[in-house]
Parts: sequence; C-alpha cells; structure tokens
Amino acid sequence: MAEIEKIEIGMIVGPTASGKTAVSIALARRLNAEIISADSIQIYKGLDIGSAKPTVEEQAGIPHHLLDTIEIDAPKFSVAEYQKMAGECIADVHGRGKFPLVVGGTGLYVNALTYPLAFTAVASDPLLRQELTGLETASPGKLYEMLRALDPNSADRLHPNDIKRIIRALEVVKTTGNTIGEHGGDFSNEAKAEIPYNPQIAGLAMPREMLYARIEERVDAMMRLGLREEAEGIFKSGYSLDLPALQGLGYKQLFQYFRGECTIAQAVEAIKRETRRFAKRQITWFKRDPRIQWFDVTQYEGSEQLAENISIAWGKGSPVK
RNA sequence: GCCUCGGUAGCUCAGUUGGUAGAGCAAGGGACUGAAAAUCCCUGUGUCGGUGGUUCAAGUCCACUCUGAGGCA
Repeated sequence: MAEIEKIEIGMIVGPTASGKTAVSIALARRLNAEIISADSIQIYKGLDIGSAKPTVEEQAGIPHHLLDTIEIDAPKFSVAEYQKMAGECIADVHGRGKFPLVVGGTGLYVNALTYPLAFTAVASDPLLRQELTGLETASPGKLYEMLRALDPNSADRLHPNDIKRIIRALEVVKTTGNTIGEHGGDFSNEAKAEIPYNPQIAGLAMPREMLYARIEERVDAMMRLGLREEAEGIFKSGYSLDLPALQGLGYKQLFQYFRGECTIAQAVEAIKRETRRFAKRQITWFKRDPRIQWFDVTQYEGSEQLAENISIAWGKGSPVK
C-alpha cells in the first residue's frame, strides 16, 4: 500500500514569555531550519512591540514565515486561512531541503496543523452571524435552543452562554445541512484521519512564579520600547477598534487610556494582569495535549543547551558545529 | 502618659440579639472545530492580632497584652 510520505516537522509551543523565540533561533541553527510562526497576533503587520514579534536582529538571519503577513484590517482572517498558509510554507521549506520549525503560542493554530480539522468545509457568513446575533438579543437563550434542535452533539459540548461557538455551530449546520462534527476530524481524532505531517512537539515550561515575573518584566520592556506610541499610532489611524487584530493584549488596554477611561499606570497594570490570565489559558490548552514533550527551562543553562536537548529528543542529536 | 478608632482571605472591607465566617478585586482550575492574545464555565483559599476569662456555645461579651492610625497633653 502506497503511503503518502509525511513531512517531518518540529514544533515549539508554550505560554507567552516562556522563551520560545530564543530557543527557536538556537534550534533553527542546529537543524538547518526555517521558522513558521503559529501566533495569531504576530501575523499582523504593524503589531510589533505589543505582540513581542521577533525583531530583525532577533531573527538572526533565520528565515521567518507568517510574520507581518496580513493587514490589521484584513477581512475575515481566521484559523482556516492560517492552516492553508502554514501548510504552503511547510511544503515550501521542506521542498527547499530545510527543516520546518513551527513556533508559537496559539493553541488552535497548532492544532490546525496537527489534527485533521476540516476548516475549509464552511466559510463564515457575516450576514447569517448578524441575523443570529439579532435573534439572541431579542430573545436570550434562543440560539442554544436552535442548536439543541439542529445539532444536539454540539449543544452537549457547548455551554449555553458561549454564544460565539453556538453561532459558529449553527452557521455550519444551517449553511451545509451537516453538523460541525460531520465535517471532519476533531482534537481527539477518533476518525483516525491523517495529517500530512509527522510532528514532534516540544513544550517550554517553568514555575508559574517565574513566568509571571518574566511577564512583568516584558511588559515594562515593551513600554520602554515604545508600545504606547505604537498603540497610539493605530488608535489615531482610524481603524475600527473592534477588529480582531486589535483585541490583542496591550493594544486594547492602551486604547482605554487614550479614551481617558484610565490612567497609563492602570493600563499597564491591566496589560500585565491580562497577560498572566492569557498565559494561564495557554497552559491549560497545551497541558491536555499528550503529544507534547515538556522541557522545564530551569533545568538548562540557556537556550543553546535547551535547544541541544530538544534536538536530541527529536532524534537529531549530533549538533551542527 | 491619657483618650478615640482600627487589627477578619493575597488586597480593600462586611459580619445581625453570641450559634466555629462572606463580598468585591486578585488568584486557582477547566473548556475550546473558520473572531482563539478571542469567547465561555467552575472554585473561597481563613490560627477572625495574642493570651486568659464568662458561656452549652465567642469574630461577636470581659480582662490583660501586642500592634497601626488619629486626637489631647
């Protein structure tokens, strides 16, 4: 039986501020790799300081893909587009004889590459979404009732208050006549569907206290680097502040300051607090993924040593001298 | 030195006529199928400053004591 040859890829995941950037550079050097970002905010142009996007110097000559790729006001960018673009990047990098190294903290994007999720089946439908939102406003609980009738499995899975996901599930079943579960694989991959990659996933972990201290330091550093000015430029540029891109940490809180709703000190505090909560959600997400091999960064001298151990774990032990 | 008001969760504070404590914020846990840095769900974590006393029973009443703030000398 002719099996399609899978592309071998490496992945580095972990919460924000866990040191993914530095390790990925060290690892890319060892493995002759190019880096493909799995970060839902760094992919936007102009969101640089606040997204902790690696600078040109930090990229250190390693080619990075899917940074600065789309406009802040690009219509309907989503995980489906990401899945497609990342797939093309991986094929391209592999085709040029280099190792694709996916690095990022957006769990859904990581899963879009490592589970056979059939996103492409149903596009989002803004008009239908608007209509459904109107229905829910007029009579709260209505949408969950509808979902219960049309797609009981999804209704079981979702909480009645999780309107966003309820709308998406309704969108799929109303547009196609099939439920969301009938469209493809899921995270548990009970369908045993195949993905075109053979991923090895390394997770970066550290004690919670240490991670929070790093977040604190990093937010202060962002402010020194000019996060306020970056956000102010966007604030004044006329973008709708409801854009998905502008829900990113740092921007949202500074917009409140620009509107006079809080002091700059309160905005910075809020950025730190929300970033901690975000990191916690990322940890929850990655923790349940049994395929991730965890590396406690405190067990290693620095990113070079950590990169060496990851490459050994991936069966690529002998380091490039 | 005297007087007054405080000391209860990580923080700010509630706490009825005595019945071994509860709000907000912070925090912790979880979910996640085309917005995912989004969205949603769950959870009180406590030597009630200390020691004695009264009482069947003390965060609550009494005495002493430590400690903070203010006032008068």
